Amino acid sequence: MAMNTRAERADQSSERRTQILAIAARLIASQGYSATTVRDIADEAGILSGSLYHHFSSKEAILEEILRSFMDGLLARFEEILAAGGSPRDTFDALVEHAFLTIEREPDAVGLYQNESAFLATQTGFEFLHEKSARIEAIWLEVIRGGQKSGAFRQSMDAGIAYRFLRDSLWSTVRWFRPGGRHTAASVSRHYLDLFHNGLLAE
Amino acid sequence: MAMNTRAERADQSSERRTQILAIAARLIASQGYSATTVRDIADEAGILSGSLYHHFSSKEAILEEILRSFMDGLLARFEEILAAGGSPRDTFDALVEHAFLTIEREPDAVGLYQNESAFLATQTGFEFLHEKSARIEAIWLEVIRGGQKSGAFRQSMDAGIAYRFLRDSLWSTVRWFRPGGRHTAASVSRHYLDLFHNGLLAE
Amino acid sequence: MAMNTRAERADQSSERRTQILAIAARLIASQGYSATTVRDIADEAGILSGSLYHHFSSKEAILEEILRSFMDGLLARFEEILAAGGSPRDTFDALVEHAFLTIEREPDAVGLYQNESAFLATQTGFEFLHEKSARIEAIWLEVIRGGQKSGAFRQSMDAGIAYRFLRDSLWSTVRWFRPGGRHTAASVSRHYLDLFHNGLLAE
Amino acid sequence: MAMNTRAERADQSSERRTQILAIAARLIASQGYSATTVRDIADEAGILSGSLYHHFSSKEAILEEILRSFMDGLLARFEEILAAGGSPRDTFDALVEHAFLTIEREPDAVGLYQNESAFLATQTGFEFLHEKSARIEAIWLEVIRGGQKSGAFRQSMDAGIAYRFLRDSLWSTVRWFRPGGRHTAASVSRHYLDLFHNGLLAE
DNA sequence: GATGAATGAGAATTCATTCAT
DNA sequence: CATGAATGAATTCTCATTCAT
Repeated sequence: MAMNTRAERADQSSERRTQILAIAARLIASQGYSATTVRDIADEAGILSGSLYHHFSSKEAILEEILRSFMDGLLARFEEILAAGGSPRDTFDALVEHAFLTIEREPDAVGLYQNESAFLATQTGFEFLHEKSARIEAIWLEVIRGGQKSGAFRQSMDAGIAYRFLRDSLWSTVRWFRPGGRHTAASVSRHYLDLFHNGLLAE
Repeated sequence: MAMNTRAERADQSSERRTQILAIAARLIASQGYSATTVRDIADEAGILSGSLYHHFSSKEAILEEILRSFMDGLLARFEEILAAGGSPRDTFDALVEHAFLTIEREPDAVGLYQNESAFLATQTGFEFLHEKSARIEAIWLEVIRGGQKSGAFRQSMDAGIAYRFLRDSLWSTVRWFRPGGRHTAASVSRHYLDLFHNGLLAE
Repeated sequence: MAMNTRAERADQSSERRTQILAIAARLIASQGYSATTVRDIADEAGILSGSLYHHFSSKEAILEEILRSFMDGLLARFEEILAAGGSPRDTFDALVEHAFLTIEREPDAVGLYQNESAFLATQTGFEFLHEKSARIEAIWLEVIRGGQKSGAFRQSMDAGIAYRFLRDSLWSTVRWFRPGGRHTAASVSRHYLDLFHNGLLAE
Repeated sequence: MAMNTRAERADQSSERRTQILAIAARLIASQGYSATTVRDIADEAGILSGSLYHHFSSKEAILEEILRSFMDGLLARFEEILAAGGSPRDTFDALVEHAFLTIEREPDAVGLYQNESAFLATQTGFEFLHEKSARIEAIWLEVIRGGQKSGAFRQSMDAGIAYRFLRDSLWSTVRWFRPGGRHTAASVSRHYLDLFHNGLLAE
């Protein structure tokens, strides 16, 4: 067996943290932050609740780390999609597809964000939620307005309302679209893009 | 000063209950059920937390009463709309309009339902959430499928997905559409009906 | 038996608080603040530790209340003695006598102050310790310097050092002079005044 | 690079121990024993808290070692001064001077002793505090009574009270007399000896 | 000698709930 | 109806200590 180098040990440590963060995300997503106790998390990690504090400074710090890394990852990918410079319509579709991919890959972080972010955004230490959300909103608005200018999207609609409509429709799917079920990110994407593009009415 | 008759006292009691339920709904909608303490509620009602138990048997009973009366009212109105026997398209629009009206009138109950119902539906004592939700889903599905049959709605779309899409889009607006702001139920209805009907794409 | 008036009830409540404060003062004086648990205090009060929080908002709040009322009472009496306008020598003796009387009456508060105040003065919420102490020091310095001017006290001594010397000598007696023992406030006063006045050397 | 011999390593160990003891003494003197955590000590020593246990068997063992070496050193010097066989007055002055020298050299040990010894004396493992203190008290009493017999000190005073008075006055100065400030051990000695000898009154 | 992960006991505090008055 | 005191269980967090590596 190979010796443990310092780097490998650091990795192990990081693995433990990552593992605990995943457990916490799952529990918090399904029960809510308040209703999830540190003991719940520790139990699932197979350690005593006090031992969690060897890895994290507080329950809140766990929540913050989950949300921060989720938001960072999401925003980074959104920026890449925007920077790719496709047409508004193509960029729009890519954003939607990436959102469903994110829900498929990180349903817990998405669910947790959906349930807790509105309240948390007002709490000290979570100001970053506001900042990142604002940037994400700006990206969507740029795409929507770009599409209205280019003639791809209807000019009669209010971009601000359309943004909220898209945001809520998309991310709310985390409540029922769970990986491993009947639907995949790709199939849900197709259905939702169709609804977003064309609406319900025939013709 | 005239003495309170028993009937008058019962009325006062009823008013007090209603008032406390409103306070509780507001707090639970904004902070979540777990994070809202009975003391929070009692403080806002101007009484001590123990005194709440003259009006309600438990914290959970308060939550149940809020949700039950909300669901009863909503479902009753939905049944009326369905029973009115309009075309699928007209019934659809009426359901959407009534949803926004409900959000305008009872934003706290709607918000509370959005945040807590998924988790609560699995708890004993809240089985009614499942029953009522199932009936509401059936109504929407009847309207959607009716519209597909009649040619009003596109037949290519999956009714189940469309239902979830509508449900989530609609009720999620409670997060940003607050009565007294820029938008009214009527104006949001118009925007959303347009998006639902026609989608985003031009032509 | 007399009916409980609202005032009497308030008194009862106040009695309970006072009783708990006395228990806390005794325990903290003998074990130190950190080493005294809220359970220690609650046990002696015959209630559960959580029930303490019905009367006080925190362990620290108990400490603060003890120290604040002690300091307020002491300073008020010192001001009275100063305001009485006696000669520096008479005022000096009266201050010393009152200090011993205070130790006799409130040994726990004095002991607690001796043990914890130096550290606490730097903590937020305990700034009042600095303020009150500064005023007490000013009173002693006024008396000492007044006595030097009037010729009652030796002019060769440093008033600042003399103040510290008196303060420490006086209040440190709380460590061994406990009411009910061989000595009374009056007898210790006499001995200490003799030592302060004349020192140890013969002639 | 030369290998460490066992002796050299033992020396290093001893230096490390001494360094840790100094850190612990400083922290315990300023915060109290209960309020000082082994992590506080380890942090300042630049190691992890668990690593302290390579040097000391427990937190209490650190405290004991600090106090024991302090008491041993102090008592040894007091015995020397007594054995020198000077007059009571000269011996008295030498004891006082040495006390201030000790405060100047080891303020942390003195402070720690002042704050914790009363409580610790009752704890198992710290019985030596009683023994050493008793011997120190005996030395002072011998000098005081010797001075009363020889006519150097006033016979009217109670030797027991005078002892406590001297002890408390002297050692309490550790609270304000810190090396490197306005005063040196020599200057404070002079002031205090003057106050002890002659008191405050003129003539 | 030191690390890093963990333990286990106990700390302060919170909170839904009860009940005599 | 409401108070005020209390309960009892649970919660977050701390901390001295252990131990394999």
